[in-house]
Amino acid sequence: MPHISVATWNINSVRIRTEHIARFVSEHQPDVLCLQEIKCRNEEFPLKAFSAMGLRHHHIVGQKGSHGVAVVSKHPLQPIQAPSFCPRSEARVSAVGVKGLTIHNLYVPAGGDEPDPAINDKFAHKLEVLARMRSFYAAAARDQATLVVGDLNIAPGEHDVWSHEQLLNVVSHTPVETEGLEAVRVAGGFIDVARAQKPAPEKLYSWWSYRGDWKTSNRGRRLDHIWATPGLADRCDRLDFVAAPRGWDRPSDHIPVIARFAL
DNA sequence: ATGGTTGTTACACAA
Repeated sequence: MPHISVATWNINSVRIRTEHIARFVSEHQPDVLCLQEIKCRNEEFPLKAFSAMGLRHHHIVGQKGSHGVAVVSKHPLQPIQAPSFCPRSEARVSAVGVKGLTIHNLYVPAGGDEPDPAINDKFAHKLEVLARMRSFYAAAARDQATLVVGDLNIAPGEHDVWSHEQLLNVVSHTPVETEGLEAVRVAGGFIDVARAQKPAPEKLYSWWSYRGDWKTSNRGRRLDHIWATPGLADRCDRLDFVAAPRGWDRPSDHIPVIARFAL
C-alpha cells in the first residue's frame, strides 16, 4: 500500500538548523517537509543540503530576516497560487500540489504579548489573518484532498496547553483566538488530524519556550497543526509529535509533527 | 516577583 508522510516544523532559521533537519529527515524519512520561519531570502535557502537529504524538490517563499515558509519534497511539487492571508504581505503562506494532494503551508503571526487588538497591532494583525483564512476556506472548493499544515500559533484546546486556566489571557490561548481558529477549521470542513489520532485529554505539545527548562517544567503548547479534508484524514495511519529535537544542541523552540496517509 | 531566551539585524525587533 503506497503512503505519503508529511511533516511540519517551525525551524526558527533554516540556515543554522540545517543539521537538525538532516538528522530528523534521516530518522523519520518524511516524503514532504513543510517549514516555517526559515528566516532567509529564497536565494539563501540551503538547497544543496536538502538535495543531499533526498529532498530534491522545493517551493520557497522567503523573506529577508523574518518569517518565510518552504516546502521540500522527495516527489515533484506543483506550485499553486497561495491564498493572500497576510494583509502585510509577509512570507507566511505557500501552497503546492504533490502526489494528488494540495498542501497549504502556513505561518500565522504570533501576535505579540498583549491580547487586545485596540492597543496591540500585532494581535490585530493575527486576528485579521484568521478572518481571511475563515473567508477563504468557507468559499473554497472541497473536491480536492487537502492538508492545511503549519505553525498556526494557537493552542486550541484545554489539553493543548500545560494550564488552560493560567493561559486564558495569554496570546495563543485566548478565547478569541481558540474560537477563531476553530471557526476556520469548521468553515473549511477540516479534521484536526492530531486530535483524531490522539484524543483529549492526552496532552499534546509542539512548542516549549526558550525561557527556563523546557523538559523539567514541561510548560508546552500545541501550536503546530495538521488538518485534513475528511476523506484524507480517514486515511491517516500514523501521527507523531517528535519531541527529541527539542533536546538537541541549540534547538528550535518548536518540534516537528509528522503524519502518514495511505494513498 | 513580572523575569526568563533566541535569531537576524544593525544600533531593535520579532518571536
